[in-house]
Amino acid sequence: METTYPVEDKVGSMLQKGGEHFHPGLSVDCVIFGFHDNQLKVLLLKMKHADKWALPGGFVYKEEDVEHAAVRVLESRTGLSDIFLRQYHTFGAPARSDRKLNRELLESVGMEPHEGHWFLQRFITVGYYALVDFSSAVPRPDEISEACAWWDLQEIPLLTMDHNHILQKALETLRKQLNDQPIGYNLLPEKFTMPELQRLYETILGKRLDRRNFQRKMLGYGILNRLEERKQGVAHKAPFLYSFNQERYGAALQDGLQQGW
Amino acid sequence: METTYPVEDKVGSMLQKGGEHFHPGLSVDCVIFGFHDNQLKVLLLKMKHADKWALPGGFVYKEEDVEHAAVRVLESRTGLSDIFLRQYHTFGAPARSDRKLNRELLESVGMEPHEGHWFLQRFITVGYYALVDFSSAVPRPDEISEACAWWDLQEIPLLTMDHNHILQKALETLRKQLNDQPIGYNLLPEKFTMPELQRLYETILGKRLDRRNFQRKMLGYGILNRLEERKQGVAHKAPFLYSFNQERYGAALQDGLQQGW
DNA sequence: AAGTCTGTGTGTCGCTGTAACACAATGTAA
DNA sequence: TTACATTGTGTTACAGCGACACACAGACTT
Repeated sequence: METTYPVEDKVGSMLQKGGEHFHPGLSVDCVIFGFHDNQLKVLLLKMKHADKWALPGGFVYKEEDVEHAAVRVLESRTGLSDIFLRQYHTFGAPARSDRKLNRELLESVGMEPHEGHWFLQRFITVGYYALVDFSSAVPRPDEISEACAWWDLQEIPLLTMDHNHILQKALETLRKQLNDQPIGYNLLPEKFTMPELQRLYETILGKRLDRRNFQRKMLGYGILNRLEERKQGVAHKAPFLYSFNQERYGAALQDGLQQGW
Repeated sequence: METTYPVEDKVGSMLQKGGEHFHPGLSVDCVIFGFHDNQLKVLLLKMKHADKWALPGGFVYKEEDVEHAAVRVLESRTGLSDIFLRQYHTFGAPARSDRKLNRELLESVGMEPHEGHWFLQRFITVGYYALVDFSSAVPRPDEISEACAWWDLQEIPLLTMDHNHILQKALETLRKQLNDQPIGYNLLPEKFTMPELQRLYETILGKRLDRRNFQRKMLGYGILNRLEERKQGVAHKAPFLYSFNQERYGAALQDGLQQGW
């Protein structure tokens, strides 16, 4: 975990008035991926009223597009707009809702949760994953959290409810879609080196790739611009910097790049 | 369209009591694929109170797993159990709900739809696609339909609401997952010939494949058992019959077969 | 009964993409 | 200046695939 920000408490009013404004029994959860220090990171929230971490999520307004709700979550947790976002699965098991936890949360903000309170019913959640540039994101907690931080994928703790499962499924989807989606473009900064791009692929796939074949294959796609500059201050031969050729990238993704690493 | 069955009208009670029993604002829709006469088919319902066809769908009980609701729909429309079923997308645009249509439906069964009636609110729907053996399925309409029939994929009419879109997305998903899912096993009968399997692939992919390369590739997977018998009564050399080796099939699908036709 | 027709089973050949590895180039540190 | 680590590029062997040739089997024609 890296950076955290405090935020004011508005949880009471949201939980109280939620029933009027939100689509009942529906939420969105976002698995926000970033890449830093050659590691794949996920943005998590530390809940105020339970000693557990959780995925960023939110509720859907009554006349709001579900995807728009995910965009709201994303923007408010990272400060970024125009984020790469994909819906990947909807989690609809009745047992996934933890009424006990939610009841405690209500009580902890001084509410007396009557039976049938909107927050105590069973929730279906729509899962989205997002790819963001780690260095431009500014993690920010929501109303019911005390911290918001990047976690290394290797060190994810036990999360609340079924959030470990939701995260796991997001990762599987990411791996499958690695060649169909502009993943590098969204997770890396404007300029990057070939080794950096390779680390990204290796981290997502969880296996090592041959340096030389990787380079050839990537360049073969014709979606990268080699820049004039080279990386500075490295204790060895300085690698070239590249940027994505967005036009060609988009065209190539029409068909999907190629398959099979 | 092929076979149709009538069914008794219980729509009134369902629409009346629905609010008590169902998870609010949530439905499932199923794109049920079958394969017959070298054509990919989809099971559609003719609505009673509108001159349009629709995808089979239903509502989710308050403590029911969403997937279970899809299974219910599937079983009651086809008479089959143990159906191959995959969730593929959740449709959450506010504009997708057609309040006007639903109001008319309520009025047509003699109900006076008050504002805020559960059936008039906005619905999110979870899309599933299913693969069934055409010859064993027995299409049966639901309470709000007067007919249930297989439609050729090439001849799909204008459907209600956003159902054309939902169907289109299912087809795209099916194409993408052709090599990751046991598609042949579910859409074909127990015994089948290589040309039949090839027609199935060609129909799903929407393009022709080379007969000889297809055969070699398929056999190369090692997931087919060549039977002793051959197809009878054909006006040319009789092709072998095959069955799926479920054990090997399952193992091969762990990694995904191969990619790219 | 022989020939024709249609569709199936198997083989071959060239191309492409991939994996595995060799070697030269470059910049920092000793 | 030398050693070292890492990058850029080349080579080679192999597997998979697309395109095609040819032989085979059953039914139909004449």
